[in-house]
Amino acid sequence: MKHPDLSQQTRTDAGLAAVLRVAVGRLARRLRAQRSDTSMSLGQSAVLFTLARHGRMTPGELAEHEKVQPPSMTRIITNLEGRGLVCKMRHPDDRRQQLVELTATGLEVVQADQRQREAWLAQRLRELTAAEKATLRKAAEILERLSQA
Amino acid sequence: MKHPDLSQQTRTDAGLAAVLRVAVGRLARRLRAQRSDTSMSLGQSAVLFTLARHGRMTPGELAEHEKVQPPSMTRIITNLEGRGLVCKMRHPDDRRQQLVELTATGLEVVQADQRQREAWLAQRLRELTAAEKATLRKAAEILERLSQA
DNA sequence: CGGATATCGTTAGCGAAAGTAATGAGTCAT
DNA sequence: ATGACTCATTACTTTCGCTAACGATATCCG
Repeated sequence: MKHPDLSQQTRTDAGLAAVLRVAVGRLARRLRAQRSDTSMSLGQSAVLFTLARHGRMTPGELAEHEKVQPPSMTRIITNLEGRGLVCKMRHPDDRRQQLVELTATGLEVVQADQRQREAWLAQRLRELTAAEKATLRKAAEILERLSQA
Repeated sequence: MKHPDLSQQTRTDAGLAAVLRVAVGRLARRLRAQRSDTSMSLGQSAVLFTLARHGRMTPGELAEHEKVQPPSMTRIITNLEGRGLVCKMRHPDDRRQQLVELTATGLEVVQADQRQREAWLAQRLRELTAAEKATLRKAAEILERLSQA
């Protein structure tokens, strides 16, 4: 198996898993290296994105959703709060918990992200065929589900 | 746009880019967190995987392929060499260059990876429909191409 | 030829980001 | 009401990427 064909590899679940893991890791590194706006990390903008989609969430929920440990999420939130992109409030029923919500500024930043931050990836996408983009659309949804499973 | 539909998001290239970026980042974190064998990082096993697919490569080629800078690849190779998974030899024609190749042990490790290290992801894949897996197969190839672009 | 320039890998040093362990505040059950 | 549990945070460590600078080799050109 010195130079196996990629399509051979992906015929088994294990082979597909191997290829997918490498591809996802490599693209993640590439995306990190590629971002033009160095002011925000991938994790930070992912949190803004999630908040825009789901509304108020507790730090713990965010940590679980983004697959990081709570201290990492604390750090991300602290940073975002320092920029005025999110705000925290006490949970009405349980005062141990906090609720994190986008500020108006944060919402603007998310929307600006939608237009600008994905520039590199969006450009690459533009070079794909409609069928390939359709594949990625479906794949994105499946990948979301995988990381939650 | 407080709780926008995912399918809405992905209708534009920018929206798809946003969703894809978040999904890829999250799955990468999940995969890192999930690895049962803590002895090797994602990057390290990706290099073994690449060497298994392509045979001998120079550090520079590996760095470019994995989308890291040469010094990072030097570190990965040094670590793998320390475990006896790869070996280096002088390039026959250009003595500035090195050639990195899997050892027999390294090949075994790659094959064990194929069977074991992807266990978590492979299990998740098993829960998908054949159509979904077909989508991921195609997507994996596209993602590979994206990270090379 | 022979010296300037370019290339390849490595070393050194730094910074970003994630993890673990320990702490403090708040809740809940007995 | 006290003891166990949960949530968030703080403190510390580890991992992993980068840039800059260096030594060895190769290539180009006068």
